[in-house]
Amino acid sequence: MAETTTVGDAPFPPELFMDLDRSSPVPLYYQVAERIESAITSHALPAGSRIENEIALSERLGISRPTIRRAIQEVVDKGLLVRRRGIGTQVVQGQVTRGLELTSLFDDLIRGGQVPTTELLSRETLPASAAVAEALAVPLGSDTLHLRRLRSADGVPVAVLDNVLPADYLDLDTAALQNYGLYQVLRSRGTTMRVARQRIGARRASADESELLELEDGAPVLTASRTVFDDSGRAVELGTHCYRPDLYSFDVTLVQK
Amino acid sequence: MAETTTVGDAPFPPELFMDLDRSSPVPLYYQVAERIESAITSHALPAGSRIENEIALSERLGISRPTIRRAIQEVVDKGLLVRRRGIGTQVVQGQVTRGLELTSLFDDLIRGGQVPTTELLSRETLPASAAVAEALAVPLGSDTLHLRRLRSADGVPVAVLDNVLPADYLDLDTAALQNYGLYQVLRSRGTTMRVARQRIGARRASADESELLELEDGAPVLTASRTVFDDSGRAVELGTHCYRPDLYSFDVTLVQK
DNA sequence: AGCCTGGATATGTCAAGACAAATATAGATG
DNA sequence: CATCTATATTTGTCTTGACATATCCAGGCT
Repeated sequence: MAETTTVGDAPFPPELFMDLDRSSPVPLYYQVAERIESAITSHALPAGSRIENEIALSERLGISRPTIRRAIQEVVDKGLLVRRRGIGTQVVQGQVTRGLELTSLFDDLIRGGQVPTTELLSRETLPASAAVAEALAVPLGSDTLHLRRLRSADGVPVAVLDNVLPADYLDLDTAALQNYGLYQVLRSRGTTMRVARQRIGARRASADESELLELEDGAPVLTASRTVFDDSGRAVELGTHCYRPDLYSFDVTLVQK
Repeated sequence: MAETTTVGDAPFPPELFMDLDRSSPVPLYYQVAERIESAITSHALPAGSRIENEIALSERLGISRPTIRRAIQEVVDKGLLVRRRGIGTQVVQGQVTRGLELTSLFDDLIRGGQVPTTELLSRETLPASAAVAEALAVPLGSDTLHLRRLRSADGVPVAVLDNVLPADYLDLDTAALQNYGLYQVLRSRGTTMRVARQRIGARRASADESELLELEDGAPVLTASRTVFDDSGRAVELGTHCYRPDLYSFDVTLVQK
């Protein structure tokens, strides 16, 4: 009775999978996942509707079931689909917001259509404190690069970014740091960042911060402290950031497993 | 040269997989993932070390390679392992912090060894505003249940929780809401929550909030507004929460895919 | 009408095998 | 000595096949 909002089956538009390319370096499961996702965000598959089952899709596309399953799972992990055994796979209601990926503020701003600029406030080489040595897994007292930057969007200050990097990065290009995001600079050095652990909180802005961010004294700021690890598991960066809460927030999508 | 912190191979302790149970309802891949994870958190596999490769593990345990792969992938998704083709799989450095799962503040506090209590400040049935109707995907003006609760840990107020639920939940048990978390109450009604989308930010506490949370006027609070969907994709709850930032923060682990 | 049962449906788990692609290492070549 | 090349290693992708399990629905029984 109260189930009246349920929507019936919605087959995929037949043309959706016409351009799958088996010879492409892009994996098949990824190509399929992309098309399912775009069918949802374009509302070709309405919210609440049930999608074609795995077996049928697999046969219709001439792709094995494990590959189809993997494609669907990608979309489930993004929070756009839900699956129930014996029932099927349905489209989640609600607006789609981009999930929190391993991106930097710099990337986020660009994606939002804004123009990010960076002012390098300070750059020092300092011995690792106990806390830093612990977080970066480097010897106590070893050289570390400390950066302090002010990030603005369309000329308005958005965040104060403090970063500490291990000795491998003492020679980072100062000019590049003014023009690109830290993550872009690290990537261009061949570092591939794989895992980030971060804690998000709030506190009053310090005197420094409120001046830089053009806030009143003691105004609230959103904070994030993150440690980033590369593809061999080594700590690459320790970031302590504070954001103007009226200009920035974090979007997170969680999926129950 | 700068690679001196790399640690060599670390075989799994042979006894680690002795008690795998193929007849258990717990999936094999999950049993294996659990044991790998505990080997990491117990430091039996030191940070930076390389684990046994898939083929060897698969043969040694008499389990197919896809199943082993899935087990390892589970641990990778938690941010404890990183993989590189041609290289192997290595343990990520740094402390392990529990990731952000689809849990409630109530569950979080219990896990932290604290005693959560809930005071039901108000409970009203109100017609859905435009914003609520949009977020919950219910008709404009339809009945919705509005809750306002004060959550404390060990007697100290931690958060003010505002929740809006669709008409299906108008008859929620008031007594249960005083003694259990909202999510526990929903689960006991047979609702299984699958996806949550939330935005985390910061702002000044309102007069109400600062009084309830025993803060000064205008003190900063950490805010989260989330929409939760059940296993059929329907919106279950719209939450607007504000936390005392000295007592609570969000931990998030991100993995680059 | 109410309850049980069996079949249909769809996802969940597991296996065995094949080939592709990225990386490191050791050896051959200039 | 430096550089290129072949090879071994390891993860990434894809296929075919099988059975288990949860759910819904229709039919038959009480």
